[in-house]
This record gives sequence, structure tokens and C-alpha cells, in this order.
Amino acid sequence: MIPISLRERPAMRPERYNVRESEAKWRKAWADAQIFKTVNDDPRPKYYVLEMFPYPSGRIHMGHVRNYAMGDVVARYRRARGFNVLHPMGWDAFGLPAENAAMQNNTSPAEWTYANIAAMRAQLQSMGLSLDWSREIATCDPSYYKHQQKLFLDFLDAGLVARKKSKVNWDPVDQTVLANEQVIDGRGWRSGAIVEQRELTQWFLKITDYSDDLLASLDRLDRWPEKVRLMQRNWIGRSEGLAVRFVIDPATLGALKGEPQTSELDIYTTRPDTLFGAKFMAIAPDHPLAAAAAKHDPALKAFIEETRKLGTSVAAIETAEKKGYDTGIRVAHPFDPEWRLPVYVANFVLMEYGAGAIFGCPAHDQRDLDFVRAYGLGVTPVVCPPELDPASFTIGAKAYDGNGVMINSRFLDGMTVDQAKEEVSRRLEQITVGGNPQAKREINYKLRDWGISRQRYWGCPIPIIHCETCGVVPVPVKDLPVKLPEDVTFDQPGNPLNRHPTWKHVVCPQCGRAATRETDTMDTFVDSSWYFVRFTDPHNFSAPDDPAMADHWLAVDQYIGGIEHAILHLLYSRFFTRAMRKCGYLDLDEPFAGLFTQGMVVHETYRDADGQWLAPSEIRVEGDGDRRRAFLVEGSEPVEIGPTEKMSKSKRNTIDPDEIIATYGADTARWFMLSDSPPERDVIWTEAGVQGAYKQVQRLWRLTCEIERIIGPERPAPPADYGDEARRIRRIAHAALAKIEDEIERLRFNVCIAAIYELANELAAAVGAIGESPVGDDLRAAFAEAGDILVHCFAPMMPHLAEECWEALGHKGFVAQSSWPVADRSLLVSNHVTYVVQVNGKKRGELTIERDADAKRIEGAALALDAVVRAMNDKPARKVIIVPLRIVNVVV
RNA sequence: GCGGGCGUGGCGGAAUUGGUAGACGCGCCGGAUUUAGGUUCCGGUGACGUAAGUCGUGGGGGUUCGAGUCCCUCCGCCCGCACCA
Repeated sequence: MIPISLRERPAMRPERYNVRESEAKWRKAWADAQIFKTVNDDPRPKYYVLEMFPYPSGRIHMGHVRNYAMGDVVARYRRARGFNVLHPMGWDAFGLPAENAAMQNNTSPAEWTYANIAAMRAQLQSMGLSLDWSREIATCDPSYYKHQQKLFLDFLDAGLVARKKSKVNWDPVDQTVLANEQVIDGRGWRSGAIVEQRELTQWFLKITDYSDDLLASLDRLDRWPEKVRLMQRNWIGRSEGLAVRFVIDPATLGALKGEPQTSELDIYTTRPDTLFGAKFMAIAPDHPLAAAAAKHDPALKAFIEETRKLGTSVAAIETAEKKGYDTGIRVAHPFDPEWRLPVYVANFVLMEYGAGAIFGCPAHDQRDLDFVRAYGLGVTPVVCPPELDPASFTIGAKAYDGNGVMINSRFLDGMTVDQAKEEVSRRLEQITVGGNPQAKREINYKLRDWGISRQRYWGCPIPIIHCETCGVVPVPVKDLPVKLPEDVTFDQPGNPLNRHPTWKHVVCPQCGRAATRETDTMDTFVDSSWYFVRFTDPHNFSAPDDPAMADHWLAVDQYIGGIEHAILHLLYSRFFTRAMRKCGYLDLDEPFAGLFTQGMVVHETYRDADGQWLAPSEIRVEGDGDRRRAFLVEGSEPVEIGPTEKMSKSKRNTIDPDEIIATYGADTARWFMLSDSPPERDVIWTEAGVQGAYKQVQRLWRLTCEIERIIGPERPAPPADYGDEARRIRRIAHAALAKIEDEIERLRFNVCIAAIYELANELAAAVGAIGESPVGDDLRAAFAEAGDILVHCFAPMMPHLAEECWEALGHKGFVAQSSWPVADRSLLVSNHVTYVVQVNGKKRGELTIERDADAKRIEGAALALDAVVRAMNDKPARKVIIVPLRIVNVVV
């Protein structure tokens, strides 16, 4: 698989480009010249390109290679286009794996983390990324989290922090609290343990203060993928509706034996117009009324238990039947005191949303319809679709949730849905029950406040002191950072900060009495919610940022990362930006002007006869297509070729970037990661793909050497006149340049690379055509220009090779520092154009004609073409359509 | 269940956004160079057909002078989700 011959015989091919030597040489040259160091007060327009910073797991993977290769193309391209580019790198360095490693290897999380950072930094540096390493930050460093603690205190002052008792998801293995979104299928996202519900006092950031703003601003993020915006929109989940108080018939409350003392059932609805179609009330299994009723009703208690077991997983919910339990409680219809509605506990009503209770209108909600079909509660349609006859309109298996005319609804009859919603809201607002209006218009959000407390050691300490006398006291700013103690042990579960002998014991800054520190640390999403700000002034000792610098560099012009952060990281960062603005740290609303989410790197999977996963290096493949078979590297034991999946350690289908770079070089790895698939889609790692990329490295090098041979030792001055061939070469080069430019700007790297291949193919053919014959100055000049253009075009993807070629073409200095050539688009316009000639929409021929030929001449020439005459078959042309510069269509 | 996306040669994918379908790469076939293999170079490669040509972008229908692209409908695959009242 690995081309051994390349390693063994370089000396026999002296013209071969020595990847390893050259790459190391240029990386050192860039570093020595510090050409990627960004200064803040550069007068050129700024461009901030950022890739999501990695967690320092210890080794980079191919996903990183792809992500950072993309960002580096953008950075190098923008630099060449005259921008002052900020392209920094850092480490998302807090988090659980460091504690697990500490437990297993008896090291400290800090030691483990910093060793990983050193290893990964070296790996990233071997990729030849144009990063400003002088701005490197690690979120676990006190010089970073000190400022995060300051931000927390500022947010506290600004009223953006809340301390609430709340039911939390407790992960019994990790012994920590998880956010709702960190609970997947009822299990912790890291530990996989079944999550329990516990009541704890937690710190929250009030992201819901910005619900509306975070939602509305999405419309302005026009350089974000629509998919991500939609996901955030759904996550925020705004709905306009009506909160309605239903009066409970006291006679039906007897079973509750006076507890709770309630006379009303509050519900929330977005469809008040359907109130006359109501057939039942449904409350969530964990609704207080349900709990109260269950106290005296073992069957109900059992039912609630059963629904709990259902869990929250999508699969379970999908297959679950709509089930309910009649509590015996009855409420009065708001518009008809005689009309009684039964109150059910239902498995499809969520306590967390709205009021945890609804009224069910089966005709116009599928869930409600399914429910009444099971319990025989009847269906009355109240909205009749337009153009259907109300008298005969009935509901079958499907609820109708569209617009229409109100029917069977007393005073609403004849209204539209919107009018009916308004009328019901207006009337109920005016009815008073027990001194309050019966209904209130309400806007609800699914978004909830962000709980940031984590019962962990390896995170940013929350700078708070608990005093028995003074209560919750912020740590004075002068005492920041609250540093993590280094002498901690991980020999037992739970938070080491909590059991540390001295760390948490302090005196209260207010009263001087003995007090204790907050031992919770912050969710690591806090760390990554402002690192892009810190990069603008990374070594500021006294403050999180310099507002002038932050405002100069932000927003990030191009942010690149995985789709898995579509909601949490990006939403939290958007919130943080608003919170920091409120506290005066910057003056902008959106942190990321352009967002790109790249696809994964995937690879085939292999298993042996026992079903054990095998690494790609342990197998060999023979044949192709349907005859493709895999065997163990040694021997003939067959291996099963499994589906192509995301590279993962567990399936052993990973490829180590280190090995690829050592064998083929960084340029090959980068090129391949960009060439084969559209960047937003998954790319399949194949050996053939890497080798193809490697071949291209060598081919571009040879081509450059050939071009250099034609140019000769002296570069000719541009001549006054170019001959036909020289003009042709210039046209090819400039056409390619224009296309490549467009494609890089649209981040369509695979198409861009295809255009580079095309240019190289054309130039190679032109070089071949010349052979050993003498070459005029005009042609030499054209080749010199084309060679420069070629090198510039692939320089963002294969920067090392580009430097070597740039030097071979006789240039001093770095191509990485030279300006992008200007595409002369006027060269692309020739005075002849080629029309495609169709007859009845079918291509029959081509017509090359003067650019300025008029319609009559084009029509005449087109109709005279042999193939056109033949296809017309003596029939007269009924119509001739001419699209200027493109196509002629003859209709017969 | 809801929402979103996708479907193009043997494979990955292009297609100026309604105007030459299959760019470019991989693979495959043939040739040259080479002691041989590999490398490198040249040519060919959607299907059917000797050819003129016919067919062809998941299936069916429609709009249009013209559809991979727009509309309707069906099928298949992928992703997201919180039954959101």
C-alpha cells in the first residue's frame, strides 16, 4: 500500500521533489521569518479566519486535518489578497477526559493536558498551517480562566446570572450534573450511565433574556448554513399562544381529599381558535395535579410510573401509543359553564413546556386525534378547509391542521383561524375568574437558562464564596484567579475540590468569618464561548480583552467546524457576545459572520471471522468492484469489508495523520482532504486517493521544472505583442485563475482543485508540444506568467511545494507573502464565440461566429449547418430562438 | 410522527443556477519508455449501434423553444428533533 519504492530510491530520481526535506525546510523558513505573526495595528483590511479549536486529546485525527486544511486555504488566500489575516489556534483544554486519565495513569489532569497540547501542537505544526502561534491560548491556563471568572462576576453584576434550585440530570458514574442536551437517550453523553433526577442548587446564565434577540438575529446571518439556522430556530422554539385558566368542578375534586387546594387548571395553547372542538384536558405525568391525584389512586400511580419508564428517547416516543388515564376530575369550558371536559393524565404532554397541560382538540391535532380514537371521546371539526362543504366535512384518520373557516363554534362561525384566535383571546382576557382574567396572551420558548455548574475538578472555578452570615459572596476581583489546587487525588468518585483539606476553606471577604468556596466548576462550553474574543488580545494581563481590539477584529469573517456544534457552542457563543456587550467588552451582536460546517472523514470498516475490528494497516485488498476482497496482511484469511463510517477508535478504521504526513508529506494530506468531496459532505479516505494526491505533488513539481526550463535563466520582459500560442497560454492561465479565485471564495475546494488539474493538464500539453524547439520571448513570458499563476493557485492547498516551485521559477522571498496575481478577465473575451445549435431542443452542431454578429447572421449561419439541415428534414423553421453568446434553438 | 437534505457513468463528483450532461480525479482498456514490476508519458472510456443515430441525471406526469436544474406525485437513502400544544 505504501509506495516503498519512493522511500528506497529517491537518489535514483534526482528530479523528484523530496517531500520530507523540503517541507521541513520551508516550515523552518516561515517560522524564522515569523511571516504568520499578525500585528493588530496593520493598516490593511482585516480578515479573521478561525477553525473550532481542538480538545487536546493527545493526537490529531483526520477530521482535524480536514478542518484546519480548509481554514488554512482561506487564511493563505486572504493574505495573498491583501488582507491582514488573523488565524490563531488554541486549546479547549478543560474537561472530563483529563480527570479520567488522571485516575487511570496516576498523573495530574494538568500534566496530562499540557503534555497532550505539546504533542498536538507539534502535529499541527507539521501540517504547515499558517497560524500565528504567538497567540496560542489554553482554556485551562489561569491566565485564561482568570478572565473568565471576571466575566462571570460582571455577568453577575449585570443580572445575567441566576442561582436556582432545580431538578438536574445527575450522572451517577461521572458524579456530575448534565445539561438536558448532554443527556442522550436518558444516558450521560460521556459516561453512558442512566441519568437520575436530583434537586440541586445550580448556577445559571440567563440566556433566555436574549431568546427573542437570538432568534431574530438568525435572519441576518446570511453566511450561515440554512440548516444550522433552522436548528437554532427550532431549539429556541418560540410560540405565540394563550394561557387559559379552566375552572375545576369542585364536585369532582373529592378524591383528592383537599390537597392540593386548587380550583383551576392552567393550560397553554397555540390554537385558542379550536376551543369549541375541545374534547378533553391532558396534563403531564409529573404535573402537580397528577401527583396529587395519584396519591389516592394506585392505578394512576402505576400509570405515571409506566410513562416514566418510556423515557425520552425518540425511538421510544415514536412507537409509543398515545395513552391516558382519566383522573375523574372535570373542568368547565370557558365559554359554557355547563360543558364539562374530562382531565386525563397523558403520556404525550410535557411538564417542561408551557403549563404542562393542554386542552385536546382531536379534529385539528394528530396526537389528540389518536388519543380520542383510543378513548372514544368523539371528534368535532371546527375548522373547515376552504372549498369544502362544512355540512359534509368530517375528520378521518388524519387531523386537519390547515387554514379554513370556523364551523361548529357558535360566535366564531364564519371567521378565519386568525380571526378566531384573536376573538377567543380578546373575550377570555375580559372574563374575570377569581379576580383575574381567564386568559393571558403568552409567548413561550423552549429555550431554557443555561446551567453551568459542574461537580468537577478540571474546569474553571466559579469565583464565589459561601458565608453563613453574608450568604453568597463574589470573590473580590483582586483575588482572581481562583486557582485550582494542584494537590488533588482521584482515587474516589466525586469532586476532589470538595474533599480537598484546605482549598475550600477561606474567610468571608465581607465579614471575615470562616466561609467556604464554591466547589463547582463551570461547564466547558463557557470556555469556548469567548475564546474567539480572547484571540484578539491574547496576552492582555489585566482584562479579558481590549474592546478596541475586539471590535477591530470581530466578527470572525469565516468560522469553520463540525455540524455537531450547530446548536450548543454556537448559541452559547452568540449569547456570550451579547452578555459581553452588555458589560462593555465589545460592541457587536453576532460573533461569527460566516460559518461553514464541514463533513466528516469516513473510512471502510473491517472485521475478521470472529467479528473483531481490524485496522486498515492489518488488511490488504485485492480485486475491484464486485470482486473486491480483503485478507489479513499476512496469510490468506478472508476479512469482511463493512460499511464506510466515521473514523473512530472503537471501529479501528482510523488513519493516523502522523503516518500519512511522514510517508507522503503534509501537502499530500491537505490536498487529498480537500480534493475528493464537496467540503460540506463526508469524504471517504482511500489509499488510492492519497496516492493520487501524492502523484499530483510530483507532477506539479515536474511541470514547474519544465516551465522553468522553457523560461530559461532570465525572465523575459513582457513583450509588446504575443503570438497565437502565447496568447492561448495566457488565456488558459487567466481563465483558470479567475475560476479558482471564485471557487476559493465560495469554499468549493474540490471544484477549485479540479480547475488546478485542468490548468496543469493544459500547461503540460503546451510544454510537451514545444519539446526541444527554440522558444521566442513572447512564449517565454507567457510561460513565466502561467507558471506563476499555477503556483499561486495551489499555494493555499500545498504551501510547501509552492515555495519550492516559486523558488525554482526564480523568485526571491516566499510565495506565502506575495500578492495574488490579478486575473485579466479581458483576455477571456475573444472576438469569436461558439454557439450550440439545437433543433427542437436537441444539439445538432456548433457554430463559431464573430462575437458581434447580429441575430440575422447567426440564424442564417445556423440554418446552413449540414447537421441542422439534415435534422430539419426539409421542414420549415417555425421559430428560431437565439440566446446571446450561448445557444441557437431552431423550432420546426 | 415532524422538519431538513440528497438521488447524475464502475466509483468520488462537475454542470456558468433554465441553455452542449458527465468537467476534474480514481478505476479500467490499449500503446510508448523500462531487463521486469512500479513510476512516467500518449490515447480511449455513459449505454446500445458497423455507422448515421437512438437512449440516458431514482420512477411517473407536467410547465417550457429548451429541464439534472422549476412544479406535482411516487420510491429510496441520509441527517436533525424536544409528540412543543
